[in-house]
Amino acid sequence: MVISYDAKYFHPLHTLDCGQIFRFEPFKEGFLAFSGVKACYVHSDGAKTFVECDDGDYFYNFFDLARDYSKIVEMAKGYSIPLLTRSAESCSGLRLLNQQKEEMIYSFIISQNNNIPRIKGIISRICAGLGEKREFMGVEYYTFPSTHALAGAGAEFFKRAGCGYRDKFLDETAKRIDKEGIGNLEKLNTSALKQALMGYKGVGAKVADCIALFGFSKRDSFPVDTWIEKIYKEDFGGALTDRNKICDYFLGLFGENSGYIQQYLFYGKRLNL
DNA sequence: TACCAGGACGTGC
DNA sequence: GCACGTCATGGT
Repeated sequence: MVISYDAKYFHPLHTLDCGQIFRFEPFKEGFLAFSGVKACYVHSDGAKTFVECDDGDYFYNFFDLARDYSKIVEMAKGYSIPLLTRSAESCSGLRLLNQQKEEMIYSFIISQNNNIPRIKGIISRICAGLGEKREFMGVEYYTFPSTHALAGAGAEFFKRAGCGYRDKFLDETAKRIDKEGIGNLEKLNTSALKQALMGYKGVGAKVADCIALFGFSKRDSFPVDTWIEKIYKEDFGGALTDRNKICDYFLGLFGENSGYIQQYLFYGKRLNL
């Protein structure tokens, strides 16, 4: 099936390239995007953006299409913060994704002290090694591995995939989730969820915020990484150095809209807007 | 060569 | 509780 949507508020590149997802690749006029075991083809003609897939309900939710981003953009511009206004205007088609919880946990453990191209390569190799081979629109791809498969792989597998010192974190966390499941994480409010996530090996404050934001749709999260630190100093004139306090500062400023604002700022800064 | 990348852990105080 | 050194890897 094919979903059609106003391109002004759904820009494939901005949505996929802003750092929230690590599994996508150029394809024809747009991109193939992968989530869990599923795949879709997303492309735009400038007026409309199209999503072609086998599971419309899944990707309607995945791309957050029930939400009116014209309001999000106006909300962001309402703060009259130069970088934020430039970002919201230039990236009005950036949408926050609703992704798979466990995929986000493992992906963002890999992301710590790492760069995005390398993160994508590592995740790609892990999928190729432990995922299930499938085909979509004539292209072969691998699903994201189940926790059970990850738990049985052993730390050596992650080491060979290029994870570096994070190999033991992945191994330990996968084994724990394989044993316990993540049902206990459901129904928690954002701060309780963050604390619970930080109980997994390899998950600190920033990684927990990313998992909550992209995996659990907790938009009142504000991940603080090196780029946000730079933005805090250069664009907000801040003097704090503790990342937890910087996080609290932004949460106080943007509240329930923190996640959207954070992505505009992060991506806008990376694009040097 | 030293520094950076969507940081977190373990130790010592 | 807080500061600090350390942790692989690949790119500049």
